[in-house]
Amino acid sequence: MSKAYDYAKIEKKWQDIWDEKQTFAAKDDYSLPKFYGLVEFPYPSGQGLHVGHPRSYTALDIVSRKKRLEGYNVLYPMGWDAFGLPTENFAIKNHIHPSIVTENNIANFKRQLKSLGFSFDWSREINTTDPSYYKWTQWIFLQLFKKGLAYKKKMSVNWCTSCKCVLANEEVVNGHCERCGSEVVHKEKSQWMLKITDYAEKLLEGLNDVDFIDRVKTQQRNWIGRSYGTQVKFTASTGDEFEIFTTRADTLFGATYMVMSPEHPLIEKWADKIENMEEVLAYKQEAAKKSDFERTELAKDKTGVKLEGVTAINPVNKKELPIFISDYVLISYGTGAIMAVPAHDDRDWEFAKKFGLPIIEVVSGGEDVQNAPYTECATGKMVNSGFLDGLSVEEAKKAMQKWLADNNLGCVKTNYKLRDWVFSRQRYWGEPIPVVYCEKCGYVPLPESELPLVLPNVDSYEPTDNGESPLAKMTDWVNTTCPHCGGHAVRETDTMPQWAGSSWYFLRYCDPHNDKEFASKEALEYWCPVDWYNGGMEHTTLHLLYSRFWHKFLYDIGVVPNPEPYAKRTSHGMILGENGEKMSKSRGNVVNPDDIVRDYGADTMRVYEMFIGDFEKAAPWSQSSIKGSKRFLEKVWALNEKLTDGEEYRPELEANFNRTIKKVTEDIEGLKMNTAIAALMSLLNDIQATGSITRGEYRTYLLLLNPFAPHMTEELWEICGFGGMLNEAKWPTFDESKCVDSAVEIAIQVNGKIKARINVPAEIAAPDAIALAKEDSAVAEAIGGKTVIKELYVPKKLVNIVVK
RNA sequence: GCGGGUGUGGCGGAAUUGGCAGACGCACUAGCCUUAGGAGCUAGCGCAUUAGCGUGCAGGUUCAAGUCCUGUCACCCGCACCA
Repeated sequence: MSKAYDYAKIEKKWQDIWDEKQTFAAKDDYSLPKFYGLVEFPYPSGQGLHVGHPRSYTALDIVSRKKRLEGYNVLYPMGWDAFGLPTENFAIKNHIHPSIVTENNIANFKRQLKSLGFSFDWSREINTTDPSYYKWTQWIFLQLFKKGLAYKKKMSVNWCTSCKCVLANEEVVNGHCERCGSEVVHKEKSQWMLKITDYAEKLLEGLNDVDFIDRVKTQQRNWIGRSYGTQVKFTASTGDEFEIFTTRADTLFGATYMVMSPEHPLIEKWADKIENMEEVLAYKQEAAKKSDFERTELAKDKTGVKLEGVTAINPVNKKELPIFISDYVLISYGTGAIMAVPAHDDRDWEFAKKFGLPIIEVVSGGEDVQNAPYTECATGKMVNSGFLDGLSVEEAKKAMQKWLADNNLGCVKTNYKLRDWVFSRQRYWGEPIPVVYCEKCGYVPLPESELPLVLPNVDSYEPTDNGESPLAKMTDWVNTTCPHCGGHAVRETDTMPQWAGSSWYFLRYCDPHNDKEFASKEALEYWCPVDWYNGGMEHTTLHLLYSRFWHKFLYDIGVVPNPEPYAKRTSHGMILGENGEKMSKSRGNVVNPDDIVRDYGADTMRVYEMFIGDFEKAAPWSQSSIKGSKRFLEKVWALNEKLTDGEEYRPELEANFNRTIKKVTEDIEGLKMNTAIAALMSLLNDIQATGSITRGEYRTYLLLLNPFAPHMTEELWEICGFGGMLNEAKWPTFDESKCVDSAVEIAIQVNGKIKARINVPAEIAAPDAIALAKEDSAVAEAIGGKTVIKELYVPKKLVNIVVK
């Protein structure tokens, strides 16, 4: 009597065995070939695991399990990115300490992950809120500080009105907070900044050497936004020199006015020279008041104020140009000032039309520039441009750059859209920034020996309306002595953003219990870089960019062995609700993984999520489709009753097995789990048609299915007595020459239309195949009485006879 | 506006060095079994009465096009006054 497929019992049994035996612990034997697979560690929220998490985790679990069977020493770790606002907010609301909330959430997440049978190495579990972990996050911050890459600056920052906290540029989406969706406004604040802009070029260049999917590379490139241009020196009527940045130095003769950002420092300096200073200041105030959202909304309508009493001189033709201020020129990009060439720039043209400014054509080849700007630069020729006349745009650009350089009026310059990373947050639940402020010595880093600087217990974690961190109220903690002069000093009370701990966590996994270094040199040299990293597209310009930045910095100071942290990056699509919308509580379409595991089992859940569709694309959840995966596994289970002796593949299935091994092996590497499963289903159908399965066939089948459905296959392996545990067996191999059946069905076409199908030997010669094709009655009829012009045989596919 | 991507049955999706479109699964239909169930088994399942027609649409190249070329439409994602 055979056992029924009792998934609940089987899954529990194997999960316990794996735990007890530490089956999936990575070995410290550095002589073995290694594979480091990584998935983004979750934020342990109170809601528990989302069905989206297992999509990523299962995919790399499959890769990891296959790599182990292929003999690799695999590191597939998991941990917790546990600092963050939701935990803090929950703690505030329920009067529980955030560390307790975190602990509870982690326990729940861990239970859920274990219930899905992921082969994580739990002995290397890390937690970003653990002082023994964030000690090293702080240590890295100190290194950045020492190299001048962390600095404090008073500036206009993005302020989330609901989180009561500053945000990095990367965290602002359409003028709203990336996390909570509330409106973002500008606020003048002194903030810690990280100079990621110093790494713009390296972050860009590094992309050429890694295997990231194209859309990730493209998005990062766009975000960094490199542009090659020219910086040109202008002189104002006040005698002050100022610079502008342009990518169109060729159009310098077409400049008819200048625009400065309202925040440009010269505006203040010229306060007594500008005749309409009141109007200018009013405009500046108005611009500052606008939120990011309003600014984008109003982007179409150009506004500005002309400076009365101050003008600029165009260095190429000495023409006097009016100067405007307008918020379409950003203080944070380039030099905060531009020359405006309305004939050849959309924005300048719009502004010129609105303010009735002259439009002078300097590139010919377009329509009348009075009607529309001509921005095309591939074909035009220079006109009205003195020594540039007749040149192409590209030639003119070079000639102008040379002229400017020769006359000491400008230089070539590369600009980036990327801005420095706003690194402080006015919240409690984050890593304390290990710096004190001393009246005498300024900002002084804590000595490394004093790390970790532990987050103190406070009575209230409530964010404050005045924009101060809750830690500021802890006067005992705040008041301290200066490590440099021993005098009075105050601690930094802002904390680090959530992205800090996740910027280097993959390094800690290499050597998670090391209390001397963040990881030993040997461990890093063996395990790095991460061979394959899968994660969400939403992290492309946040976590992925930030962690590459930190890693490149660590490489530059000689503490990590590779310039890039991740050799390969892939990304999964979202799992949507059954209605095709994003899963959310408010839409009521959330699926809880616990329910699926309970009702169908972890193996079914894993197979279903992999079979749901193209891994990279979003896919709607379908409760009824899960049944297909369940039926599939039940059929595989039922085969153990049809077992017959024999270690070989039966001749009629030999090619099929070889093909399937090839397909599954290659599809796993290509993240095409859906077609790998389809191939296994197809093979199963063919096996079922024979009414039995040999031991050798079953053994191979279970190995192929194991990465997808690890519990059930281990159980069947044991039931069948295949020896040892499946996870210790070897991944099956295939013989390319045996992948094709000896006889194949080919299609016969006449003039490209299918007339018949016949079976022929796989290695049949073309003339023989064509002759056989002509014997078919339907084919004979179709070509009867006509002249054959051409006859083709595509091996193993078809014959096409062309007639007239 | 710029950048990236996608359009294939009722649904999720296969198939791209050009070579049998719709693999695999869901749903559906019919039949069997039945302890009556939202279980299992068998068969069918792109459209069309036929010749035929079919991969967003219109052309083109080719013996042969979902796949290549030209044009066009729709939708999704990212960035967004970056000079």
